[in-house]
Amino acid sequence: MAEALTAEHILTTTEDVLRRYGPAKATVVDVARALGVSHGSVYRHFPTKAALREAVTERWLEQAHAGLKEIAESDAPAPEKLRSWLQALFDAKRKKALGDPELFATFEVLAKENSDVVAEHVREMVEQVAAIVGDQRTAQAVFNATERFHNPVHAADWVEDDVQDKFDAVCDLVIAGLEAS
Amino acid sequence: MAEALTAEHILTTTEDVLRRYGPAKATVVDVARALGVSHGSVYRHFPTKAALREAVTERWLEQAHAGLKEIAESDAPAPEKLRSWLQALFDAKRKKALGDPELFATFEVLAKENSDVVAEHVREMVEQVAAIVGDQRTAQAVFNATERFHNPVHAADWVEDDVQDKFDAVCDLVIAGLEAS
DNA sequence: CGACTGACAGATTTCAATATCTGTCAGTCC
DNA sequence: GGACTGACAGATATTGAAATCTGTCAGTCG
Repeated sequence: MAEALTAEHILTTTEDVLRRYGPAKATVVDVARALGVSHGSVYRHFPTKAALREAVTERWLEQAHAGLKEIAESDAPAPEKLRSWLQALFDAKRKKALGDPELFATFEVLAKENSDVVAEHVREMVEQVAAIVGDQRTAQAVFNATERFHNPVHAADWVEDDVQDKFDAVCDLVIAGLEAS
Repeated sequence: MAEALTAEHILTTTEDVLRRYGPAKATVVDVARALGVSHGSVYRHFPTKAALREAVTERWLEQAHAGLKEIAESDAPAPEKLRSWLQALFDAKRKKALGDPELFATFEVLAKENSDVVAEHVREMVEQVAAIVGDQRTAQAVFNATERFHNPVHAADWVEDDVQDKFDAVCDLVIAGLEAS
């Protein structure tokens, strides 16, 4: 570790440690050890363990949903655009949940710990839907109606072999509802 | 306890014990003690502790959703009927969750333990929706779209003072979608 | 001076012993 | 005979002492 110790560097290492030890056992001392510094140094960059984990949560959410904004801002017709935005969100979540279940479980714990960070992120997601459907209340309704396909608490259901069809059915219903109004 | 020991009697007492001690600490010995019999007697009626708790779960689900069937079988027009069925389901759940949060938490634990019982119950609920909307796939979609307002994992959100409005928004969207098809 | 260390107090977690519980069954009692 | 008991083996939970962790800060080092 000849490099200067940066917040960025600590975050990356914390992710590694979380991946390796899991959310229950990963300690600040572990992170410091992995960085080759004393744990006091970590506390110069993050005031508490909770703040460190919160920062990790923010980063994860950010990169997990990269690419959605582009879809929301593309100029396809609203119904198709909404469908592909929702599908992209579902695909991203599902891929994470099924690809590395242990890491996903770790993320779930962090997400529960930092529900305010998650809430803010959800707010941004709904904002993107509002940009597609044009109306805040409807956007919230669309987001809520598809909760089963993006909220991690339902991840266990995403292995069913007919999830995609269930997703399509809800999408069909929601989009039909939008076009009716 | 001059009365004969019946399965029914054991179930009622088990509910009491669960209410008093919570799901983690309630034991078969506690139930037997409350009944004034030895725990061996309880095992004459239920093969395992798990079976006993499963039976309690079934009873709870049953009585929690009493009255829904009547709405599903009434002869109001489909859209209103669907709305009042969904509203009745939401009201029942919300009342339980807010009225006695501790008991509801106990129920949540039992529900997780006995997910197959819950799954069967959900199947019946979807059946009732299908009787209203006429089609299985759509019924499933309606049920999934309103998940946020009946699945206990979302109970924490039911205290928000705008839940009812969020519920109405989803209902509006879903019902508009139904009428469009 | 400012990045970093390491020893420290109090809080939290781990671990192993002890106690309790689950499920069985031979035996009691009406 | 059939409902019930209570002692038992193995599994699970509780407890309290010891180990580790969190967060602080006076002090080192370049």
